[in-house]
Order: sequence, then C-alpha cells, then structure tokens
Amino acid sequence: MDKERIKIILITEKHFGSEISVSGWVRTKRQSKNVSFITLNDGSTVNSLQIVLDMNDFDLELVDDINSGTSLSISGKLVKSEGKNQDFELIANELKILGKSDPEEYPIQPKRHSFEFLREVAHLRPRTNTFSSIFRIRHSIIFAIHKFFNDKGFYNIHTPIITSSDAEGAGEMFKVTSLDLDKKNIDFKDDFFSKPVNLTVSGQLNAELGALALSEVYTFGPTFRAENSNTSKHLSEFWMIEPEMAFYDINDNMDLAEEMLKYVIRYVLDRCNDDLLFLENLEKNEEKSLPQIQRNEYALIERLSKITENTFDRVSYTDAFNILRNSKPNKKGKFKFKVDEWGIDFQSEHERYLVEKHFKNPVIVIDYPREIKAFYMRSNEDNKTVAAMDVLFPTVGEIIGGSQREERLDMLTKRMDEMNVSKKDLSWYLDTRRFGTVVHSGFGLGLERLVQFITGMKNIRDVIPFPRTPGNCNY
RNA sequence: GCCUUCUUAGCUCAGUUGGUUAGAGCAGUAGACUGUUAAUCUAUUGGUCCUAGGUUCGAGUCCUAGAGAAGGCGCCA
Repeated sequence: MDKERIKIILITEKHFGSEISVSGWVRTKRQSKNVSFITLNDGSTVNSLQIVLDMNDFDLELVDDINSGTSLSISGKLVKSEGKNQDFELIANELKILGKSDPEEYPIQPKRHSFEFLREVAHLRPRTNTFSSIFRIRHSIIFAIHKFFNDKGFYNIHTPIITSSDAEGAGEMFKVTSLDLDKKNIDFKDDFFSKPVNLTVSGQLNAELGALALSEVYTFGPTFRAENSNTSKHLSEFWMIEPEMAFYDINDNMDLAEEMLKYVIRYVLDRCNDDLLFLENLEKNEEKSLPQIQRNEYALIERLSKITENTFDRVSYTDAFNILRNSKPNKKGKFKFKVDEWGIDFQSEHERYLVEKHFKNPVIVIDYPREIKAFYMRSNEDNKTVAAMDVLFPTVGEIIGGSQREERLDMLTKRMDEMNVSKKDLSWYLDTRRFGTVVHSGFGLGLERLVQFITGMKNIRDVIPFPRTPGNCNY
C-alpha cells in the first residue's frame, strides 16, 4: 500500500480507486451517529483531504479523541466524493491516533484568528492555511532565487556572519562576545577573537572580494540589525540576497535586478497557484471591511502578473525630485516632509507617491546625491551624484538597494577620508582596487520584503517563521 | 526612539452621560442527528474588565504612572 502526501493524491488521479495510507493533522471533525468526516491536512498543499468514517467500523471512544490538531495515520480507499466541495475522499478502514490534542488547550481553532494572536503562538501557526501557504511560497521564492543565479552561472558564496568590520554604516550592530559581561574593566583583547566583533549587517564588502575573482557571485544569508525599528517593514534578523558582478555597470545592474524580480515572481505564479489563490481570497475578505480607497486596485495574482509583464520605469533622482516638487501633494503641503531642496533623501511618502500615484509601476531611481549615499558607491561625472539605484515597489517600498561600486582607488580613498571610514580597517577591501581593479556592481534584496509583496501580507513579521524584533525573541 | 490608538471569557468582539448580579458568537462540556464542508439543533461551564495607584456614595467606563500590542514616522532591506 502506498504512503502518499495529500498534494499528490489531490492533483493526480493515480491513486483513484486504490488503497492508500496518509498521515497528517486534523483541521476539523464533523461527527454524527452513523458517519463522521475529518478534514486532514499534511502541509503539502493548502487543500485538505476529507476522511470518511463509517461509525459502525470504529469505536466511539477512538473517534471522540479526534479533535483539531490531533495527528492521525489513516488507511483506506480513495473514492469519488459524494459531497460537493471536493473531488476525492478517503473511506477509512484503519485509523491510528499518533498524537492527541486537548481541545481545551489547543489554541488553533477552525475559525479566523487575528495575525496578532497567531504571532503569539508562532510555534503553532504553520498549522494554519494562511501560514502554511506563506511558508510554501517563501520556499519557492528562495529556490527560484538560487535557480535564477545558478542558471546564469553565478556562484553562491557564504560571507561571514561574525565580522570584525563595523565600517559599513548600515546601522547598529549586535556585539558578539564570549567574555563575562558582569566583570568590570572588559578588554576585548581578552575576547575570543582578540578584538571586538559583531553580527554582520551586510555581506556586500566580502561579496565584492568574490566578484573580483569569480566574476559573478551572490550571497544569501542572514543579516542582523540592532536598530530600534518598530515598523511593519523591519526585522532585527532577516535574510538578504546580495549579487555582486565584475564588469557590470549601473545599467547592467538594473537589468539584472529587474530580470531577477520578474523571474522569481513568474516562478511563484507558475508553481504556487493554490496558495496564491488562497491568499488572494483572504485579502479580498479582509478588504471587505475597508473603505474603497484603502483596497488594492487589483487582486493579488493580477498585481503579480502585471509586474512580470511591464517594464520597470527608470528615473534619475533629479527627475524624480522635480516630479515630486511639482506634484499636487507637495504644492498643497500634504507631504509631511516638503520637497524643496535638491539633495534631500526621499521619505516613504515620496517613494509611495512615485510608485503608486505617478508611475503606477515599479520604479528604479538612479544617480542619487553623493552626500546621502555610502562611501563605496561610484562617483558620477557631475561630481554631485553617485551611481546608486533603488528599486521601489508598491506597498513595500524599497525592495532593492544597489550601486555601481567605486573601482578607482584614488576616488575611493578620498571618499573614505571625507566620510571618516578607516582605510586601515578596510585595507583588505582596498587591495581589490590596488590589484587588478575592474568596473563592478551589485545590489541587496531583502527576502522578507519580496515575500511580503508576493503574498500580500501587511506585516513583515508574518512572512518569516520566527520573527525577531525589538523586545521579541521567542521560540 | 517619536506620535496616535488599543488592552473586557480560550478566540473574535459588544458594553449608553460613571449606577443593580458584565453580555454575544465561536471554541469547550453533555446530549440529539443517515453525507457533513468553520456541519446543524438543544442545554451548559467559563471573567484579576492589562497592572498599580487615585477621584467618587459608586469605576469596565474618569485621572496618573507602568506594561504589552497595533498603525504611522524615522533608520533601512
């Protein structure tokens, strides 16, 4: 007898009419005198398998012990369903309870729970349709990213998680130590690495070393930021993809970013239709209680399809600045931060206006003022801007930040001096410019922000299995 | 970190200008039911109204402080 996962049973007909065995967790049970129904899910798909129990064949005591959350192993015959909501059902002839679930204690009920409540039981939320869908889609996104780069000949390199570099300026870092912090007069020379070290905030500088040897590389690793950020778009621990390519200028960099995002979204559209449909319906139901203006103009799957079909808009910082300065909300004083002086950094409200109101399309903004960007970005001819690029998406905002890197040693060291970045600490980085430097580019993609966009989830804490945020590190 | 709002049963929520013994649906429990679909029907258990002070004859409701959460903002991916 075949032991099979529910996904295979439901999408192929190969088991129809035969004896099979399945295992999974009970979603609901509907019990009556002569016949009972169990909705069984094993996480392989958002869809569940209906199990039919003829009550003449089973002890009442056994069936009474089956509740939401109970794990079961069942053998039976797969037949055409007499009910309306499913094509197949399993007529059970053997049933074994693997693990009981006390219905008075089990927090997941067969009803709608708030995401806030499910965050408090994050260890059990993968048992819900919503979160199992999200985590299956998250897997497909991860897999598609690796496949995209592998198919293009990129090499995946692991950049360090513990780092002695703190010159990247990407935010507050978590310190890593094996010292007893209760002791006074701590000297980091006595610490494990004989110096202070941190958790990484970016693999970029290390990835550049790889690119300047293997030409095209990418990192895909955890990233840690100790910023006290309390928003629906920030995590203290998240996953970042950072491709880094030798012989790519800023235009090649933009082309790659756009191609990658479209590839990944297409991949998910092609393979996760059931999960996307489920999330789309969830979103529609949520939006019913919202005023029209707060609802999405297009349903989830259509939003994703549009991304893959249309070319991203590309605009220089200066042009975007002029669009914003001349925009209605700016003239009417609707922006909290007025757009009046060239050189300001765009705020969330400005990015959202560009993407959602002006272009109504993903936008890549390039050539930002040098003063608001990092030291390693390549200076443009105008001596005012750098070859930076930010990919802005609807709802989630900045999904990618990247640049062409400054490959000219004299220009790079000049910027480091101006911005007080230690040349001594980064001498290994400068060596790439001393020995066979080349034009190169790269960018960073926040995995969770992409998952957020693709699943339509409003809060980033709901697209990572175990979210870490200020004051919150459980499980 | 800042601003705003919220915290009532296991969950989702109602609770009037401060006024008897704080309610509903779902879940749970007991029973009924020949095919259900978050099954249905009957009965029923369940409360530190976030915490600590205060005002008042009287506080779920008003005030102060604290804790936690959500949304927005900043920092960024």
